[in-house]
Amino acid sequence: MDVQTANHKLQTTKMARKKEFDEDQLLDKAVALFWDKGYHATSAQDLVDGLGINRSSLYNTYTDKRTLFTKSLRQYQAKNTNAVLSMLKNIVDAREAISQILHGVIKESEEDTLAKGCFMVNTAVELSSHDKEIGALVTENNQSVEDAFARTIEKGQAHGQFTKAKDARALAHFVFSTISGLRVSARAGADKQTLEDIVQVALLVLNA
Amino acid sequence: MDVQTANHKLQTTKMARKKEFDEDQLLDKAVALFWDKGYHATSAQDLVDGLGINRSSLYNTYTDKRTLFTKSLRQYQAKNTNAVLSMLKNIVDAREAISQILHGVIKESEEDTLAKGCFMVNTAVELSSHDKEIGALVTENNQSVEDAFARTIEKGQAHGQFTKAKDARALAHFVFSTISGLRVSARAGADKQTLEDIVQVALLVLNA
DNA sequence: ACCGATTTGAAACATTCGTTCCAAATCGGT
DNA sequence: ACCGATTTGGAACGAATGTTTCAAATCGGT
Repeated sequence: MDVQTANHKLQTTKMARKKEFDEDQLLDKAVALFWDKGYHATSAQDLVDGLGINRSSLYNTYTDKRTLFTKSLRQYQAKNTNAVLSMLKNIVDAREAISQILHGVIKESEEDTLAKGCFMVNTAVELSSHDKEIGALVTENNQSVEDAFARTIEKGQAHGQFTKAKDARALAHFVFSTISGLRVSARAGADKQTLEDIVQVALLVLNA
Repeated sequence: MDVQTANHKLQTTKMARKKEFDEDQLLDKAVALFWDKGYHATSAQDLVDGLGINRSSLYNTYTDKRTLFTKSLRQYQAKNTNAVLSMLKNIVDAREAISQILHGVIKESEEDTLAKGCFMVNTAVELSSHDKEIGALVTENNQSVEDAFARTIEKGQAHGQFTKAKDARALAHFVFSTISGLRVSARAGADKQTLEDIVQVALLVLNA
């Protein structure tokens, strides 16, 4: 019986020693580490040091490094991606929604002194082409974000806010790509004005 | 006296054994390896196998893995980046030039069965934020490409081909970011239509 | 044909890698 | 207070990492 099933199941048998850490909180730390240095450059020792737990606890809880990485990816998706999705769903003004998302990326990049970019983008570049499972995870994440963009853009087109020169799906591909480009530029060390330029030009094309 | 100075200098003293490989040709192989798997995931053993030379020859010629990587980056820049620069310089029609560059990225991605994306983009994401020297190399490369874009776009604006809603520098930032986005999408496994969508929408905004 | 210079091959280097092992510690249930 | 279950600490694992070493091989110049 592995760890997570043990945790989720009602304890009928004898209880054992308690874990001395919060798994979810620890996952956040793992996300930060992998996000910053990527998969290959983050060693097991880095994880032990960064998470502040013992090697045994790490492997006992997360099986191995790769599993911890995929769980970190899912954690990132659950928090960051879903935040974007619900934002797109809740903002009524479509143009305002897209604009806020793009400017949100800039704001994140400003606050991000480590120039971490986007965990999903970084992972796509580092692992997608060589790790099928992780590639699928990234694709699934991208798909859901793109779908949300497409729905928002459709709304915008219906209200005459966005150009109808291209269909919503094509525009969604474009917006998503623009974000990837922003994130790469940010990770490469671009200044704020450069990022602003990119966003403003991208927003130009969306307008009818 | 290190290897490259020895090679570039006229041989006044006694000659020694010949190298059994072409350094430049070997660098191309190194580019392919690092391009495909990145720096950290490419081991010294991968290099020995992939280049088909002995460990000693490798270290004797290229000092160490990191130096070989930076030389590979420069090799890539010398071939791919300069090809783009001369293309921008030679094509008279500015809009045609930008369009060809963007569609060239798509064509590359199609032929690229390994989904390698762009070596510079991959390196920017993997190493720029943690390796100052490599980061500077990437920045310098980006700068030269962006400058060329800006000059071409200025020409296009002067001929009424491109929008004057934003200055050439801003549009250049945008075009460059679009290419990064394309490359990330390609590396993440996007299909041709998706890439076409991105390019077409991006070209829309440039038009006056 | 010999010499000095350099490259080559193969083994070996120390270090780090990710992972496992096991005894000691600590928990809940009886 | 004891038992069974589980976590913890720390040492240890074999394999792989990047790199070095050194004798043998091979070159050009004399």
